[in-house]
Amino acid sequence: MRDLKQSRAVQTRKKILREAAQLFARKGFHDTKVDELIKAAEVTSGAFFHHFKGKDDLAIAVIDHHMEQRGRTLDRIEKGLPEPDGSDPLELAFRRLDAACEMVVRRRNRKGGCLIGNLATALSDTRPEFRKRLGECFDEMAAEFEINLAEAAADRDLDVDSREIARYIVSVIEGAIMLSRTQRDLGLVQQQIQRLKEDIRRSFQAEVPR
Amino acid sequence: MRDLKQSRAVQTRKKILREAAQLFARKGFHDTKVDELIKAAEVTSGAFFHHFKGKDDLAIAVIDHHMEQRGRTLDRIEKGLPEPDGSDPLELAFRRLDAACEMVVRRRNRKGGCLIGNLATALSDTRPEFRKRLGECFDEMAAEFEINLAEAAADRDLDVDSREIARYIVSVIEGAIMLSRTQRDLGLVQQQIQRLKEDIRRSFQAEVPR
DNA sequence: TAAAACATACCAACCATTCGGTTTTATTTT
DNA sequence: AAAATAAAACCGAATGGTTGGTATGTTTTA
Repeated sequence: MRDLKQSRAVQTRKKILREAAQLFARKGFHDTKVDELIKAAEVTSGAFFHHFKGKDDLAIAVIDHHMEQRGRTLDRIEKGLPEPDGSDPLELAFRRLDAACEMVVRRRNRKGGCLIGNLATALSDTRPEFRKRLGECFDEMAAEFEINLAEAAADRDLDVDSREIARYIVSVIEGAIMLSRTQRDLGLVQQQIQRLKEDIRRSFQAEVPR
Repeated sequence: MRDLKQSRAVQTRKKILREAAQLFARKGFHDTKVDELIKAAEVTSGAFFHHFKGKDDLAIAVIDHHMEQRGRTLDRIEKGLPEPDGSDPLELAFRRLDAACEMVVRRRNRKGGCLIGNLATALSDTRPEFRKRLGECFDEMAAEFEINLAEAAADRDLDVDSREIARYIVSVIEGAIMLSRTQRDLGLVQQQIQRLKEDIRRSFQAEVPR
């Protein structure tokens, strides 16, 4: 059980992180102004700069916080999803994928895209520190699928690059989010993830034994 | 044949558009400052504001110009690619996809991501006019594949949603570009597009007749 | 010779950050 | 437990550099 009452400082910090994540997800890094952030978080600039060295420092903290939160949320959603019938690790990977899809859909109701995707798009080619960290985030996302995919491949005695497929999954998710924002169509994400699952299933049925 | 000599005004305008496209692709909309643009394009702010009402107006013009250019470049690259063996429209779609891949790879050598993807990420949830236009751009990209996919489906008497698949292709491209920027790995785009082709090929071999 | 194209100086709003001071919280002393 | 002290948290006005855009005048082109 978590502490029921948190110190004021922790609350302030968390509120800033939460609002910043929202704003970064909706407006991106460069269009999010410190001033509007402190208004949204209902703190003063003094409080903000007490907790963070600056906007860059904040962004890094937001990323860290987001990745932790994300993992927990994903676990929670996944637990609410029906157990897969058999013991096929592929179905476990798909379950995780469904959970990710569900999370995306829930988030999108508040508008905005993927926080990591937004930051990656805005900063990858100008800020090496961010590029590196965001690459790790994508790796972390992919890693969630990789193990199960590797197992599934081993079970079938298939010679597939499970890391590559895991990355592919992340690409599809990010791409689908990007498109869904312009089309204002949340179904698109679900639709495309469905297709992705079918494609992967087929590729694991194909005869490509070693 | 194009005019060998263009009026100074047209040249200026084009130079601004070209540099703006580069900057938007690398740094995104909000991090591209008018000041650095006019320096990159070697024009004065007077010239810039004579040709464009402002930054927003410029962005729209850049999008239009980019989409025209893109179509032409794609056609040119495609012509340089080997003709597909049979008369399968699916192979035509794949050829177009290879051309798109080649274009992405060439561009990425100069750093930066997809101009449309960047703008979509930065503006979709805050600027409805841009969201609409960028959605059309994605539709246009998808449309290039849709016809061939529909034909291929008809040939095989398959009941598939070719528009959905076409959009899926765009998602994968955009997602792959996003990831490749953080990983600094151009091979990733090619790799993932290869996988996409295999997946589509399999899905067109699958028995899903109507 | 009129209009289009371009140059230059200028500006007001914006924006991330700083800084001196105040309040709250935690720790130690009495 | 109360008082004293230290440290962390917070406040908000001020700052200085940036930024998109304008106004006015000059050159080029049709």
